Amino acid sequence: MGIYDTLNEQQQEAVFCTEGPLLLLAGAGSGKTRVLTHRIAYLMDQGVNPYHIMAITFTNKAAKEMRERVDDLVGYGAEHIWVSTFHSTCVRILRRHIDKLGYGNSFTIYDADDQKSLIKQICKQYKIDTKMMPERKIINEISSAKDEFMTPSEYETRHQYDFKKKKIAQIYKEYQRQLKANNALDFDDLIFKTVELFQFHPEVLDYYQERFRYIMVDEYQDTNTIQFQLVSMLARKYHNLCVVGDDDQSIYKFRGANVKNILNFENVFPEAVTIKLEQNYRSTKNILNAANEVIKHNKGRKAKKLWTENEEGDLIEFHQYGTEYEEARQIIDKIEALSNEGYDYKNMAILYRTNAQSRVFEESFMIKNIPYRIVGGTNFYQRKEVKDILSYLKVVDNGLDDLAVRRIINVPRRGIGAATIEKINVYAVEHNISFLDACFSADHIETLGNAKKKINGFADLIRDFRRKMEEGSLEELFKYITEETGYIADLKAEETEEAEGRIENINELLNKVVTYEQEAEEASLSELLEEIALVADIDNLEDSDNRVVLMTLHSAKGLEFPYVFICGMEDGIFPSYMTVMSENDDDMEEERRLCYVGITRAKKKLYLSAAKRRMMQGRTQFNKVSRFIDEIPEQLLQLDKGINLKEKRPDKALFSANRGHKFRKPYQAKSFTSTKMDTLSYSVGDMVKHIKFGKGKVLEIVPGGRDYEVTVDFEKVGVKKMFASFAKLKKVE
DNA sequence: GCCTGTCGAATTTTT
DNA sequence: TTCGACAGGC
Repeated sequence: MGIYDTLNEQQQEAVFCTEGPLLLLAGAGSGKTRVLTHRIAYLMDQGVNPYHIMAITFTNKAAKEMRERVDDLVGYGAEHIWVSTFHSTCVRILRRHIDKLGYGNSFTIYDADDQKSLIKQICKQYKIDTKMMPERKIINEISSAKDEFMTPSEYETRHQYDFKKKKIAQIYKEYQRQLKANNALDFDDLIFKTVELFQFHPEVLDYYQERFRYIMVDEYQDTNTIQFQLVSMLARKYHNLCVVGDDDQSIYKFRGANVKNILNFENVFPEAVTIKLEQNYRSTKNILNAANEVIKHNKGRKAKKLWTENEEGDLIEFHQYGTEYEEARQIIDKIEALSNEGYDYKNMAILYRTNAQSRVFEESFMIKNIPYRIVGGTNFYQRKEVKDILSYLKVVDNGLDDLAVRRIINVPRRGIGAATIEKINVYAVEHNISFLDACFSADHIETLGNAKKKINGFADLIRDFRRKMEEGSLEELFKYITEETGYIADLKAEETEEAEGRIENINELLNKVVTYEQEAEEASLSELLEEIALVADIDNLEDSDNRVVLMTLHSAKGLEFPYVFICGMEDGIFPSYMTVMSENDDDMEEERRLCYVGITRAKKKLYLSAAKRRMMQGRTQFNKVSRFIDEIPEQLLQLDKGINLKEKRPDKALFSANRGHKFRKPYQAKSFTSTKMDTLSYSVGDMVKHIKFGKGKVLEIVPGGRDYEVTVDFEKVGVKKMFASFAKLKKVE
């Protein structure tokens, strides 16, 4: 039996349709990744050199998975296929050719924070009141302009009669100027500049057209205008472009994703073949029906209806709890029960609308000692200490990056203040040199006075680091930086838990550097920084990790779990307050698609829940049950006794009854560092400290898999069993 | 130049 | 509730 026999008719059709443009409308759980991987295998069967195949995915995780699955299928040659995200693809191309656009090839990538500081700086410079025009708005506006492939001058021309937008045009122009001066690109630029490169340098485009003769784009509904521009340019020569998407799962409109790309596809490629995949292999009938019923309320969508041969399955549970704490507790109790029935934690996921909702769960997981993992939220790479150290690396790598230099010039404290920095800046601008070069020639800056010595000290430090980079490994450089700057020493001196956590984070960063260096074929500082800039939190989600996963509905796209809990099903939470208030019906449709995505993540059983009363922004709110619950037919739902969906007004009596309930403060999360403990710092008989349970004596340590199960007799709470990597026990004397 | 305290804003989603 | 920005005092 061949590998293609396991596919259904439509899937086969899609796999065998290799020549010419193909639009694959693939519903949730319809096996589109299978189709894509089999299609690649088939192409190779047909004698296509894997070198000519390109697949673009949404996340690095998806890219990695696709490569592995193709590898399993064909057994050889998969490493030659170009599988990556839009952003990584563009970086790879730009690293080779961006000098043609007047940038240096070792450009830096600016993340959202960098963007914000730069914009802020410019606003100050142009005396723009950020109360009238918040930085966020400006950044979004610029970002949308770039999504539409609009240069600053084009933007200006288009909005010349709009006062506010004319201002933004100015900022946009200056922003681009400074980015270039810093030899930096923001996320949008990565795509923008690549398209520009192709536009102005047809010979480069031609090279890549020849290279990528077969192109596949996953999650096509989430591509924006310029991304579509990019792939259509590449495919213009051979027309072998296969895009896979589902308009019902388009949830990134706010980021410029353009569902019209799906409709447009047939306009740009009139000979395009369209194939629909409507059989769902993932969920039970009940889950799928609920999803279909909800999404049916959207008007602007391509007609389709998913069906499945899977069993009916359990009804969908819906519970309305008193408070968000109760909600969390009940969900976790359920998880514990499932675990006791023998289901792995990794089979369960909790999904929510906003990251802030994860807090309450963290605490409950801590108390119950159940391993969990939160995806997203404050990213590891956004932490202050991590950004500081990374900035040192960035400065060593790209001295033109003024932002990075300014960030670290006085971190740790060197007595260099705002006044001095401004003087250096003036000198740099006057002489048209970078900020760092101005530091190097501090002796020539007359206005500096006593600060000269300090600046020279800093300049020497950077020179020293550069020397170190020339002669040693990245690991050595890293350690050298943290030592010579005194960064870690300063933290140690603080002697607080917080500082200790920061040191842990720095060590975690060091781990990543070491891992990178071991795995890279040819390790370089630029490549390391680039990898760091382009990872999403979701990329780090290991399937082997047996933990309950918590994440936003957005992050969950493309994933599946046997047991899914969607919490906060309340109007004002999900759909979000912004959407409920919005005049634009499209916003609610996008929110509904998000709901559809959430529901269709579940394979076996779906739990929905809401709270009658919830703390938000320090205030208690009473929310109605989400309108999306109403949209699910009651016969698909299993409701609590006494609940009446028709009468959804908050129950005041319950509020007073529960008042005075004391809840503990949420545990401050340091959860990102997934400590893979090779050795434990304590052994049987030692006294250890747990963040919540206090002191206790270690009774037993049982190695299991990649972790240890530790039994501790706590003074206050008695005997508890816990996972070592999770509990973060500290030895006490 | 650095530290501290107060005030205001924030919570929609992210490669 | 929590975080960050900013002002004012040392």
